[in-house]
Amino acid sequence: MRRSPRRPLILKRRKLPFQLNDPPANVVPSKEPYGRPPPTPPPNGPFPTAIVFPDGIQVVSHPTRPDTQVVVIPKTADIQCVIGALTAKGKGHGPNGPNKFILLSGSSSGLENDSHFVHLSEGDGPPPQRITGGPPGNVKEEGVCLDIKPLTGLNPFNKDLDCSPLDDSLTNMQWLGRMSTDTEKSEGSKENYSLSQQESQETSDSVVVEVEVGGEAKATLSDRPPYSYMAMIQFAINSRPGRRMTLKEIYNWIEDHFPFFQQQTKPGWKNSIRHNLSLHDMFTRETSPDGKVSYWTIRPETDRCLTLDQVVKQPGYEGTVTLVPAPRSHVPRKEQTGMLSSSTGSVARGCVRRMKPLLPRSDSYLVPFQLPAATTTTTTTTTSIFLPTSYSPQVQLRPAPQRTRDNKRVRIAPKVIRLGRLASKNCSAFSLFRACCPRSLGFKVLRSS
Amino acid sequence: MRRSPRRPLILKRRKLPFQLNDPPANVVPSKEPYGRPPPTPPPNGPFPTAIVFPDGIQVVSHPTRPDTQVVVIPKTADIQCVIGALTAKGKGHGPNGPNKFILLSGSSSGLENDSHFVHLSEGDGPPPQRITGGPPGNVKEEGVCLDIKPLTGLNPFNKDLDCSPLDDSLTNMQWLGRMSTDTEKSEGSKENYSLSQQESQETSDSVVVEVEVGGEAKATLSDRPPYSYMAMIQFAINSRPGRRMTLKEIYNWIEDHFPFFQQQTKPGWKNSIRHNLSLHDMFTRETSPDGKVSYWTIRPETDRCLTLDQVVKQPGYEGTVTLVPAPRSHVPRKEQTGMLSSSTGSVARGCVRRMKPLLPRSDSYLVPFQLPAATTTTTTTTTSIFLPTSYSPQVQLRPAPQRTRDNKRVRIAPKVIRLGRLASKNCSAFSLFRACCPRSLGFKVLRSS
DNA sequence: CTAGTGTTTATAAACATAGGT
DNA sequence: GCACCTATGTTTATAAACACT
Ligand SMILES: [Mg+2]
Ligand SMILES: [Mg+2]
Repeated sequence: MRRSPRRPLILKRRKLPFQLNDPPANVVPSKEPYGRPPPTPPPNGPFPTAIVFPDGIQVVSHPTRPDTQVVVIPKTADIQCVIGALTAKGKGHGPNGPNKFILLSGSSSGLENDSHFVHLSEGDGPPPQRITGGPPGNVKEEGVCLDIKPLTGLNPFNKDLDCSPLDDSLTNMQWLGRMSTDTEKSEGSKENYSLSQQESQETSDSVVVEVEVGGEAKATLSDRPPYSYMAMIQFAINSRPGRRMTLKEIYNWIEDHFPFFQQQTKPGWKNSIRHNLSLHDMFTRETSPDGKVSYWTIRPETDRCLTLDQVVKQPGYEGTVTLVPAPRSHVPRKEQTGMLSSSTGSVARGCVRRMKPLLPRSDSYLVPFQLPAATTTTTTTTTSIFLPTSYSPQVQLRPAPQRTRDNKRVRIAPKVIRLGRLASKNCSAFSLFRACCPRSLGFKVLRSS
Repeated sequence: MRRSPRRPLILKRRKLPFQLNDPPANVVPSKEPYGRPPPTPPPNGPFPTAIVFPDGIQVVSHPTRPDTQVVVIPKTADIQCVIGALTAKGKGHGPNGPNKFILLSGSSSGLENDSHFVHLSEGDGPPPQRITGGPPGNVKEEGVCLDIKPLTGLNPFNKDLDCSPLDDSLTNMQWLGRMSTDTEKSEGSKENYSLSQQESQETSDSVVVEVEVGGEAKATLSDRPPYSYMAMIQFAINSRPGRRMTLKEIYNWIEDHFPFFQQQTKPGWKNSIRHNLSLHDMFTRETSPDGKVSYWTIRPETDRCLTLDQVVKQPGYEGTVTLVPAPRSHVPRKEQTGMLSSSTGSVARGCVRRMKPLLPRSDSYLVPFQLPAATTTTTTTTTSIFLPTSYSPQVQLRPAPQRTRDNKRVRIAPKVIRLGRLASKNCSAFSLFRACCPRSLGFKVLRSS
């Protein structure tokens, strides 16, 4: 384990109590008459003064979207049960009822103001909104926005999208204390994803429960980053104020921030970069007015404003896949199934290629989202629902604009999953869980054994 | 070279004189005062009574689309010059003028009624229309529908699309005399893409000029078909009346029609089939009402109604890429560039894989399209333009509905190419040429040497 | 537990364009 | 002008990881 000689300044975290809205009178934020009590929060929480959520799930209507509800889940809850219950809930509401849920992990030991969202949109859903002007605080919550229903049409949600993920002048703190958003004047703070075990534990309470944050911090400068090419390209492009980059700049940004690629002798990764740029519709090429330069941009409708410093990175991401290089023999496939290790044959076929880490699935990476931001002037009728972990189906709720206690409008970018992904057969609890907590970020499932 | 023991019946071709519409009085369909006269048509044309087009390019307005013109090009014309001229022409018309062109290759020796189109839509363009009810005749023309302009929006063109490529009861003749459209009752006429040299020459006059039809007929039953997986899946699905197939049915259809895949020991090609089904948006999965069966379908907006029997297949498609298996050494890339052969290393890396043929680019396969079909009752103001091969920019034309001499509405599915493909830098004549005549169909460029 | 099915990413490669030597 | 090379861009093939049924 190494430390970067140029570690960015770690700013002190602010403690901001998290409160979605004033609890309605008819909802008792206390212990449920049924259901298992939440396990005792770990005593090492860094925020001893945080407000502890009751054992249950709070469901509030989305401020702007009638079909969406925001669900706050205590970290002690069984997220798979919750997702299963919400799925049934969405179906039970019929075709016109709320069928989209944004999951926020409530804190069991500490409570913070801001929230992390996993925004899973893959280009066919409404875009995320990051409120501009609001100083980003420390992020301590995760959530998922999940669309249980088939996508019927595209919401013209982000006509004037401005997620402005570049806020260079702000002290935009990363979850783990790194800062990597580029500015034109930035002296190229390199990303080193080496973390000590202590650092890992220090932040482990911020992870959604029911997952085990990857174990040892083995990542070094030369380890392959746990991000897909698509993600890294987004990081690169979104690090620039103009949100555009030439191919060469993308190369350089990735090499600068992930030294793994500097060490590659074969230029295959650049081929892959180009391949990804062409393949994915989210990347489009624009030509300068004089036609001399080509810039790669992200289609605004699909831009989740991913930046590296906003992404939760887990140390020890090479612990989930055993990299024992079992030289791939030429036995038929049948004999190869059932191998314990998901080795990807880094020495296979005599090539020096693909010391493959976790395959990041989809582009489900964590994206920060701040609940309080951007004041507006609409009414503040808030409906809050209390849903026990064991799920009681008698929930009553109607769309209503939601405000935080700061009277700031919540703008949430919901996930819209294509019908093919979540329709009936595909809408399993584990799928949703994995969308929330991808392997690429180190989340492991604790088997019941 | 082998012949299929079960060769489909070759029906006799009908001679139907081809005439786009009644020539307007102000347009003289005769020799131009300028431009090179057409070369003498070959005397072996199968249609001696056919009308010979004058030396020039006829441009008529599209019957339904103001921005589209239909261009008939004699086979003796230089298609690259024509495309270049049309490109400039489309740009010269400004943003509101006609900027889409459907290229029809006129016959220099024979003249037929029907036309083949290359429909190049990749999912973002209007869909093709194949008129139902009209008995398909023999196809002898090829064309391309090209969109020079950026795609601004999707035309709701095929709300009730019915290209019905299944017309089993009709004597749907294939260009080369094969018939492979499946019916429920069809006894599984296998596709053998072995053709004698004579057969090849017999049909070679139907190919767009300026290309050399692949030479010897070497393809055997065990050769890999020159179609991409995406194309073959379309062939399969479109062969069924319901336009849907289970995965297993797709496997079987492909194995039945391309025995190459029967002989594969490794199931990698099935992986690729599934990969293509998932990857391409044009394929979507539908579930039966009881939720038991999954059917793969083609999104109607993207269905070009490709069927195998409508596709022009060239013999000897293995002649364009030298398959000399140069065992790939591990020299750095620099040393490998400049190799003469585009060998793909069929023995490389010790695997028995990828005796790769031509890589079919895009999904630019020939699709038949019949000009006369489906009567309607609109006015018949026809504007016809005569454009010499050398291109005179003083063309005057306005959108006007177009009819054939049968007073049947022409419904043409134009190609809409994304901006990224044809904008400025990418809009080269050769690109358009290749879109018209893909390598996968055996078209070779005759160098000027 | 397995096989078939479905989704997504990685990697290599073929081939075209544009620009430089 | 042409031959050749490099960087860039597009598309397909193939293998694989991993989830669901
Ligand atoms: Mg792209
Ligand atoms: Mg698909």
